[in-house]
Amino acid sequence: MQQSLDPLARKLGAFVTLGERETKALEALQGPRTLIAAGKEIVYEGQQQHAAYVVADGWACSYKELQDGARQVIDIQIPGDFLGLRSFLLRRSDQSFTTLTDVVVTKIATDRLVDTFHAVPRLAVALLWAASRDEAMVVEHLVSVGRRDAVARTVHFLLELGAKLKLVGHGSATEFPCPLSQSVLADALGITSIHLNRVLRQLRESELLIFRDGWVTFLDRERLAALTGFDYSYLDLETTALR
Amino acid sequence: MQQSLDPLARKLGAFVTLGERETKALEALQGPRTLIAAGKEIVYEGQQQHAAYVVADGWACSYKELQDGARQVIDIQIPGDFLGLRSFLLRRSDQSFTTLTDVVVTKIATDRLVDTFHAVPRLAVALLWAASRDEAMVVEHLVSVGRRDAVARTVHFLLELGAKLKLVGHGSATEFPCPLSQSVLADALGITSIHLNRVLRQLRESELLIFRDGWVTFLDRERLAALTGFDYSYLDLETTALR
DNA sequence: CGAGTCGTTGACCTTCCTCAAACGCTGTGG
DNA sequence: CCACAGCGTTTGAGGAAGGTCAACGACTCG
Repeated sequence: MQQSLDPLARKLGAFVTLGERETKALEALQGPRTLIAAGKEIVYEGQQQHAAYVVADGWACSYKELQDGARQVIDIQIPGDFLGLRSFLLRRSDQSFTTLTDVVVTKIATDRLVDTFHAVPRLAVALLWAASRDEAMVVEHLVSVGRRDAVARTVHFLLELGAKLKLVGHGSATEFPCPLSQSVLADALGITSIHLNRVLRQLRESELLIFRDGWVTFLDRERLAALTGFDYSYLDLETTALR
Repeated sequence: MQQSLDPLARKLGAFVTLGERETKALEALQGPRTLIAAGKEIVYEGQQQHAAYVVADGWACSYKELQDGARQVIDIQIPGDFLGLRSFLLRRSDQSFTTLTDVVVTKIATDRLVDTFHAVPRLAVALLWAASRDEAMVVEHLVSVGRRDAVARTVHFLLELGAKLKLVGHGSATEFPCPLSQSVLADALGITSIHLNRVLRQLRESELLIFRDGWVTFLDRERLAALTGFDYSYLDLETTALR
């Protein structure tokens, strides 16, 4: 789990110790690195035979758009995250993906996935674990949007994002780089960007956290965690089962 | 895909034709049928080594509770649905499950899951497809709660529930049995039960749908679908790939 | 018969949305 | 070099959707 590993291997390493065999198989599953410029659509909702990718560098997001133009951001993808993997069996993508910064991705050879699962079951378990964790985060996101007010929702989202980033070696306990615009963040939280702006001001003036210039700084983690009842356990990072 | 099949086989049959081999393997994966009374906790959040089940009959739901007592219902499980499967790799369950009616379940032998995947890849694909579809529904639920108003959210949820039920042979195009209380439904929709009650009255008075006495009746499907931009495609039911 | 749950309705209030305007920054073309 | 468009951010004023509190009727179960 050194800094030199690629982010996905680093993330999976938090769950399963990957030997040379697993690392090799993981590399073999991925195509060449490809650069995609910021603001580009990668997969659109309804697209057929869409591909799946791993983000090697940069930020992307998945979202769905309603007919009235409203947008709900489902998830933010950072280095080490899958993009479109969970729906590779569906005939058409159930959501859209766009880059938020310049992004480097590798394509996953989904047709080789089943064979790899046979050959390297340890890797299979690691990949399924990562997919389960991602889904647990979507569930937690649903809880937030359904049952927390705008302040708690915002704080929870940023705490979680910080934890995710730390796992792949970005940011520290008190701050992390965050290239999200307020409108993207608002679309993730299910509030308007105007209201988000007021929430952020309030958080800044209460000396809880600062969201500015592409950085998030936590000023008082204890009060922040208390505000949302934030509990890291669903991130499933505590102990590692398969060493 | 006859009525006589068990609901899970029936559902999977909408995606993959299951031969005798697959059907046998599916049965072998499940333990004996067990009855659980209405209102019982099946798995609680944080439980370790939680089991996974298939609902054979009855209704259940998954939810998370916040420290202030608010509850967000994630998903409703009807016959043929998995219960706790998507997180069997996590060390502790990320959500709670409770029965809404008397329920019959079978336990899934998760320890045999990987072997079964080797032996019967066609079944593996079918199970992963079902899991992907379930997750697509959670995503759509998130979109609803984040970006639709209470009326559209309610209508969308009930249309979707009707479609799901039809797939396992319950209800018709115009009505279906629905043992949900208004407070459970409200907790699923992220609104208060008081407000839901007003929404339901409004829908009834506009002659759009009736929610009463454990039944939902659609009075005008066209207007209902238009109201929410309801699109069945994410349910991935159109054509069948693997015949 | 009494307690408990579910559904229903009213009055009032908070949160968040809508509309509107203005500022700073960046990139682009005259 | 400057003008200007475009985007993201910030702020204010007013309004609407949905929440809170309270009360009551219908029904079920012990």
